[in-house]
Formats: sequence, structure tokens, C-alpha cells
Amino acid sequence: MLDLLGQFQTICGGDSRSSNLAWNLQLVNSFSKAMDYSSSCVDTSLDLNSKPYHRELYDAPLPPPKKELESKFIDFGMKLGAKQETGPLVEELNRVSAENKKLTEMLTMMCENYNSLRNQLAEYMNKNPAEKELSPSKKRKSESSNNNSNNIIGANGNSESSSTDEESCKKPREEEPIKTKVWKTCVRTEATDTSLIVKDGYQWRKYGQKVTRDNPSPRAYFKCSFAPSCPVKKKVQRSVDDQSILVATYEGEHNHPQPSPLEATSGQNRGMTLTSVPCSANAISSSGPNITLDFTKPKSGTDSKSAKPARTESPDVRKFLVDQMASSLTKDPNFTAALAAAISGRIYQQKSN
DNA sequence: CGCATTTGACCAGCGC
DNA sequence: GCGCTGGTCAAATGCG
Repeated sequence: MLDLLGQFQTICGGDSRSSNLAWNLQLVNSFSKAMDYSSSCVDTSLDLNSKPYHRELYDAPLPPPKKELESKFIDFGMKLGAKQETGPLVEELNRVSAENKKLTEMLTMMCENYNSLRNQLAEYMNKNPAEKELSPSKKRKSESSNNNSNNIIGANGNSESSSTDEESCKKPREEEPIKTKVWKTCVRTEATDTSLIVKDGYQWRKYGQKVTRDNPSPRAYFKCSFAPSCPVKKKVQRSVDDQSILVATYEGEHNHPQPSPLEATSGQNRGMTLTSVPCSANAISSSGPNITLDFTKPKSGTDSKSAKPARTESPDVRKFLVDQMASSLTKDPNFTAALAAAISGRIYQQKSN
């Protein structure tokens, strides 16, 4: 598996613009998230003028298309050139536009490589399922090793779901024969916000707080309180590197559909659902494939409607992307469970009327 | 008054 | 065996 990741990074790192590598990897990881969980649009265009935190993958997936950006650049440059005869500036703009285009092509290629590697990885994991299972006797390991294992892309390419030794870090009475799902999420909050609340649409009850050795910020422990039998737990702690980022670690899978926003308001998560943007490359040192959720930024002009990118892919590519999304969704147990619950609820509603 | 949160105590695994 | 550490429990507290 590490070989595959290394191969992937080799592919990505072949270009001399190594300074973009980390961001490219981040973007591809985020892209893979969108492929797995989002049925909305996917665009491989790069917006080099956008801060990473302002990218939104789910509701407002990616910034305006590059071509539009280029034309704005050129228009802007032409106006300047006409008024102030700033030829060098126009040249610079053209150069940046060309580089932008190259990076876009690179990203497209990386996505294709990523998909092929993902398929290879899936085959590999199918052939070697035992490697995912770690000895239950190793109950606890260091946080760093957990982080490393969490960074390994899962069998379905879902970087956030990977069986790790963290699930074996449970007391014997809690051990289950079925491995639980563990994943991490980064949430960007106001720097002044000292609460450890990650609003993800579910209801959580806090049952503990602890200061850990490797992080001066306290870690909060939550249990899902929406369903009494729901085994899902959540740990929330501020990032060591960036205090404005909350790192939430989820353990287990919800055995109930996500509560509606109205229901969620009864808990601490008041009507919030996930919107997601990727972490910047250096925001969290050990959290490559993680997601950063930014609830502090209001949806502005780059919201889901205005930011819908124009499709520039060929029909084949688009078909491929749609197929990927569909297969990812059908493989996602949370999605199928939610779908089944919604359908059964609908049927029951119709019967009762 | 009921519920959620806080916080110190306790438990269990790991490393020495 | 002992100390350190992360995770959990449960009584105390606060809030609507």
C-alpha cells in the first residue's frame, strides 16, 4: 500500500514546481473526497488566487472555472495596457495564465493517475484483507502512529475511512468482532472560539475532557446522543499547529440516518450540516487527507450557485466521473442506510395517510 | 426540575 | 511492579 502511495507521489512530484506539490496532493485528496461523497459537480480547474480554506467541495465545490479567470486576467491586463502601457504586466499575466493552464493539465493527469492507483489499491486490499486487521492485543498506540495510519487511503479510495489500530484501542467490553470505522475531520473555527464543538449535523453528548500530553489544548470526548444504541464516538481537539483548527476524530458508524436540521437543533449542533473545504497543505502537519470544515466563512459570492463550475471535461471524462461517484455512493454504507431509512419512512408516511 | 456539561477520580494498556 | 497516559465514569454544577 505504501508502495502505491509512493508511486502516486512520484507521479505528482515529477514536475519542477515542487512548491505546488503539497497543495496538489491536498487538492487531489480533497478531490477524491468529492468523488466519494458528493454527487455535486467536480472540476479539476485550479484557482491559484484563492486561498485553500475558501475552497468548498461539497456545497460549492470549486471556484470559478480557470478559463473565466484567464479571460478576467487578460481583460484586466488589456485595460491596464491601454491606459498605462504596462506591457510587462500583461506579459506577466499571460505567463501566469499559461502556468495556470499547465497546472490544470497536471491536476487532470494526477486525477487520472489517482483513479488508476485507487483501483490498484482496491485490488490489493481485496487480496490482502488481513493487513487491515491489527492485533487486538495492541490496545493502545501512540497518537502519531494513529495519524499515520489514518493518512493511508482506504480501500475504496476514501481517505477518511480506514480501519486503524485506533479502533482496537477499546476496552475489552467494548470490543466488537466487526471493525469500526475511524476517520478524521478538520474544522476551521474562529480563533477566539474556545469551544470544542464540531457541528456536523448529528447530536452529541459530551462525556469527558482531557488534556493530552502532545497537545496543550484539551481533548473533548463525545458520544452520539441521537440514538441510544448508536456506538459512534467523537474526539475533538485543537490542532497543535493552528489553534483555529479543530480536529475531530470519529469512531464507528451511525446506525441511524442523519437527523434532520430541525432535529439536530435540539442538540448542540444547531441546524448545521457539513460543508467542506480542504486543509491547506501546511495547516496540519499530519493530516494530509483530512477535511477542513469552515463554518466561520459565510457563503458569499462564491457560494454553491455562483461557483458552479462550467464543465470543460470531455463527455467521456464526465461519464467516468459520474460512474465513479455513483459507485462510491452505492458502496458507502452510511449513504445506503440513510437512503433505506428515507424510503421506508416515506412508505410508512404514505400508509399512515 | 430535567437535562447537558464539567471535572476529578478511576481504570486499563503500555513502556521501562 | 510502577509510573505515565488516554479513555471513561459519575457526582457536582449550571442553565433554560
